[in-house]
Amino acid sequence: IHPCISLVVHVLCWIMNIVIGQQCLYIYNYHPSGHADKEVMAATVLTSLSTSPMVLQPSSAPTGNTARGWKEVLSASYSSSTSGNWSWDNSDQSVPSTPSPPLSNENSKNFLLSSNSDDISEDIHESTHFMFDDPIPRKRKNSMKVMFKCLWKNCEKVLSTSSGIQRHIRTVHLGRNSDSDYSDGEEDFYYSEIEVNMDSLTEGLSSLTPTSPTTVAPPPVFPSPLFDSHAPTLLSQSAPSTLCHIRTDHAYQGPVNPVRTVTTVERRLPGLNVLTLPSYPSPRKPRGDAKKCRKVYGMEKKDMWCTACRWKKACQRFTD
DNA sequence: GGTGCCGGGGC
DNA sequence: GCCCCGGCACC
Repeated sequence: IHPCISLVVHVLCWIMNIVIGQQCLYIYNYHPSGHADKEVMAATVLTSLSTSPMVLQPSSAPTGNTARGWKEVLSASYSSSTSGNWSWDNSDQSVPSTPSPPLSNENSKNFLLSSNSDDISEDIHESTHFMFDDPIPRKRKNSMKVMFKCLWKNCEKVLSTSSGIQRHIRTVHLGRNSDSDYSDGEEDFYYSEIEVNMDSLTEGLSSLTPTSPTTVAPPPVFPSPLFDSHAPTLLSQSAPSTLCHIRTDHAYQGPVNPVRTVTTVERRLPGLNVLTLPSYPSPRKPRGDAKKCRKVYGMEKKDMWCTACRWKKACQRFTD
């Protein structure tokens, strides 16, 4: 997905969450050949928060005038804000016709990183860009990372890539061949997409002094004992601003014209305890009030600056 | 927009 | 190690 399109969709969903307190569901159809950015078709529907927070099924599909109204609004938005790659798909692809995801509320509440981290480290290198990532991520710009959590019942598997979680589901839950990505078109992948705040998590590890809650999720490479034994202590009882991506992936691949439907649900879940850690101030220390060489001597007397200032390092002459 | 300085790279 | 600089956060 083009970053601009992704941004538009996120903003629209965010607005809907604010305005009507309902979750936003947006669906992508893309070719399994990896050309999702070019072949994306999108539809957006709303589902009610009163339904099971993690279950996506026909019964939770939008009903009534409200949903229809939003659908119309969003349709207009898409047609006006995109270059035509987006359109409404009125087929039943917006609502999975396959069985409900095999998860439970209990499962969703007790979110812990799988103790098996083999696949995590294995998938790190291929984890980078799924659908929403910038082609060229900027350094230090955003420490959020997307993780994927298996939603099958009693499975807490968390992997760093969608392909990894799909492979996990295919092999572990569907009992299929682990060596290939072959799909017979009747696979249901239920897994959640979770944003991980690497900064907060890292800081949370060094200091567990709680301040205000923020949203994080498991990192890809941290040792699992933290999440197995300590995670409950880090969980917030209420996570009012918890942001959780839930991705339900259905593969309907026909022999001639394979179409793959990915359903993504972005929602704010008031009661979902998704490994919530306190937020901490930026590790970057605040700027001191002391004048540094640059201000004291000015650019014209740069030769009088301390070495560090000349090298754009922390001033050694006028320390805070 | 100016400043401080981290992170990274060239030599 | 020295030096430079892109880029970011802070002011």
